[in-house]
Order: sequence, then structure tokens, then C-alpha cells
Amino acid sequence: MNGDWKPGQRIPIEHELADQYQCSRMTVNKALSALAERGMIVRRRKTGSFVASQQIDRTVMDIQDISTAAELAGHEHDHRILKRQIEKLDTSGAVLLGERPGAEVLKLQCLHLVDGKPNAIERRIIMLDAVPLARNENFASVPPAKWLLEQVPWSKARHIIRAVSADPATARLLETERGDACLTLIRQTWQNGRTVTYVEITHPGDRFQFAGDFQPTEQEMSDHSSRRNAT
Amino acid sequence: MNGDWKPGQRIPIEHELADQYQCSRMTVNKALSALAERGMIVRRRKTGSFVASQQIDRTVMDIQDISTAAELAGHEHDHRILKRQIEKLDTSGAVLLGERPGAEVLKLQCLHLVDGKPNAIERRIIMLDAVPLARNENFASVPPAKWLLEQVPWSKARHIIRAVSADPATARLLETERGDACLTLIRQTWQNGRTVTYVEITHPGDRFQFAGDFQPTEQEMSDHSSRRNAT
DNA sequence: GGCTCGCTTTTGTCTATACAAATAGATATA
DNA sequence: TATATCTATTTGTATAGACAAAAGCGAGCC
Repeated sequence: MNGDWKPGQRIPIEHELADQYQCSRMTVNKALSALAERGMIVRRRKTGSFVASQQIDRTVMDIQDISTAAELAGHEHDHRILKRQIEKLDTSGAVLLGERPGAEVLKLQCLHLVDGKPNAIERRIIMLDAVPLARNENFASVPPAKWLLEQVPWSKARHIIRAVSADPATARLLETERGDACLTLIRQTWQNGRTVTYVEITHPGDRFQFAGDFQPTEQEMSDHSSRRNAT
Repeated sequence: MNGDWKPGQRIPIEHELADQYQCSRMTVNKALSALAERGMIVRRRKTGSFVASQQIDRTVMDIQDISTAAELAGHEHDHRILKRQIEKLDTSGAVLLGERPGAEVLKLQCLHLVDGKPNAIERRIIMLDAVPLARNENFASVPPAKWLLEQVPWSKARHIIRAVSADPATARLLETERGDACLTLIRQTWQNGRTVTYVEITHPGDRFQFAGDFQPTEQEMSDHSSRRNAT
């Protein structure tokens, strides 16, 4: 019963498995549904369940707010607002965000320091119609990411990770060499289909990385009487 | 009922919710368990369920085998083995992998081409005691990642994403400028606590990025009679 | 005070049952 | 032959009930 079915192979139907493992169909269903959610198997009504043909490597990355992450890791965090300006979205910005040109936005630029060293530059656009309170907030005490998390709920986020070379301004702020590799996280956040905020956070490549773990078979199909040990 | 509970706030107990929403406790339990798995709420026996205090941004990234990803996207993929050598793990390699020095490993270096253009350099270490078949495989027709996926199951993977500057050798192979920013994916894969393979895949920064979406409230606590529309 | 013991609350999980939804395949019909 | 309809199969999901496991709480005891 050590789950050695081959990719593409059909799994016995729920009723048979319930019979075989002496448990109810609900229990089998829950286990198989969990496997399906993790992409281990594919299920179709009437057709049955099949072992997923290709093992996709999937990883879950916790991408936290910089200040929170630093505090959790026992480091000191500070930030400085370098720019704070209300503008109207120009055409290129509107295309980038998928919003209409002319919408009022708050553009922020913010330097993050961890233990006194520059750790990231945050370039952010906040849609003022989605977050009207931002108009009167100066972000002096609470960094923008944290403030936004507390203020506005969001229903969808998209993350992109890129490597870029530091342009002169970035290099100067991050106290690194011009042209050095930087890791940029781009995040766009929506609520009800409308952009809340768009942000590019650029870290010096020699002081930052993203990490994520993945266990594909955390909970396994198992005979409920003889659960095998964690390996 | 539009889930507007505040962070830290206690959620009514399952029985009350079942009562309130006119459904069984199992249904409530399933919904809350799903929320807990997504990190939206924290649950403790006897104490109750609480709205998670900090909203962690979590994203799921599908990190696929290069050749598979290219084929799925309709591009042509090719690869060339640049180096293939059996060695014994030296001390630094052993520390990197968390394995014992002296273990026999297969070291590979492989260039990936997508639509004829260099897209990645793969530097891989395969533990030969975990994958003895690799000793006689030349990886000429099937790229190493794909071959390994077919050959060996894995129980855990760890991913790290870094930005690095291209060293001269990398720049030459990727047909980019020396010092240009590159995106490196490091992946270590285990089975039963033993390393199967360790790989560094370096992409040119101007031709590659990682992306991931996340919807925190995909399935929501809901009155089963008045389910709200997708937004 | 500090300790153990048992009670209670709350979540975790399994069961048996029921019905809904999707759909592959068979059958009937034009 | 092609199309529509029916039927059987399989998964999806809800329900009520039962008991287990964790953990807070207080009573009683030293």
C-alpha cells in the first residue's frame, strides 16, 4: 500500500478503496481530494481518478512584508520615505497596472534599512480611489506595506520575481556597485478586480534571496489502522 | 457575512456558526479547516479559532522542468551536456548538500536552448547511491531534470531564488555580457532524508522571471443559500 | 503555594447515508 | 449516419451522529 501507482494509471474507484481499506467512502474522498488539490492526482466524474502524469515542482513561498520579516528574524528595521507624490496615471502606467489613465495615484519611494544597512528600495503606486485614506498618510512611522495590510483587505495578489542590474540611482541608494545584480519582487494587489497597489521592491542580490519548501505527500492515502511513520 | 472579522478576533465556535448559517458542523468545520490551511485563521482546541493576526503574503510558484515548460508554451527546447563527471564529494560540497564527504556523485553541466537561444545553464550534482542508474546514463536525449523525474520519486524539495552577476564563463555560455544580472534557481531534492540531487539553474535576467498568483479567499465561509458571485 | 485529577469545552476526524452534478456509453430517433 | 435522449457510473458535497484528542479550568489534597 506504499502508494506505488504509476503516472497515468487509474486509481480504483472510491467505493473499492473504501472496501479495501475498511473505511467509509467519505474518508477515501477526503484523502483523494487532498491529493487532487496538491496536484498529485487528477479526478474526473464518471471517468475516475488518475495519477498525475507529470510531477510538477511547486513551491510555496512566504513573501512577507520587509519590516515584519526583519522583526521576526530579530533584526532592526527602519525606513525612509524618499518620495511621496500624488499624480495622475499616465498611459504607460495605466497599461502596466491595467487601469484607466488619469486615475489619481499616490507614488511612493521608500528605502528600507535592516540593522542600519540598506536592504531594499520600494517603489509603490497606490490607487487613491481604492485607498482614499492614503491621501493623508505620510508613512513616517509605519512603512507603506504594513500600513496597507492593516488598512485594506485584498482578494488577489500577483508576484513576479526578476533579476535586474542596478541602475545608478538604485546602486547609490543600496550602497552597491552600479550594474550589480539585484533581485526585484513585483507585486500587484487587487480587490474586487480593481488594483489596490502595485509595488516593485528591489533588493541587493548579495544580501537577499527567496526560499520555499515543498513536501508533495504530506498527508497520504493510508489505511487508518496502520499509518506509516514520517520519513 | 462578508467575512469582515478583524485580525486577532475570535471566531464563533463551530456549533454556533452551524446554527447561524443553518448547516451542519461538518460543513463549518470543512470551511474553517480550509481557511486554516491557507493561513487565514488559527485554530486551537478548547481555545477556539482566531483570525490570523498578520496577513502573510504567500504565493505558489510552479517551478517546472525547463524542457517541459518550454514545450507547454509552444517553444522548441534543446540541450547540450557540457560536462559529465563522476567525483567524490569534497568537504565544501558535503557541507553544501548536508551529506557526508567522499560520497560518489555525478556532476553535470548542461546548457538549455529555447528556440535556439541559450536560456539556462544547469549545474547539477546527483548522489549516485540514491540514483545508481545515473552512472550509465549519458542524458543525450532526455535532459537530466526530466530523466530524474521519471526515475526517482522525491519526498521533499527546497527552492532558493537568487540574483547573481554573470561570471565570465556563464556570460559566454548564455551569450550575455559579463556582470549582467542573472536569476538563479537552486533546488535540492530529498528522499527519505537523503539528498537525491542538487541543482543550480542560472537564467539570463533579461529573458526570465518567476511568477505566482495567490487568492487568499478562494472558497469562502458562506451561507449555502446565498453564495456571492465571484468578484 | 503547588500539585494532581477529573470535568468541560472546542476542535479533529470518522461513519453511514443521501442526493446532486458531470459525463461516458448505450439506446432510440430522425 | 448523425443526433438526441436516457442510463449508469463516478465524483462532489451536505448532514447528523459519534467519539477522540488537546487543553483550559477548578476542586481537592499535600
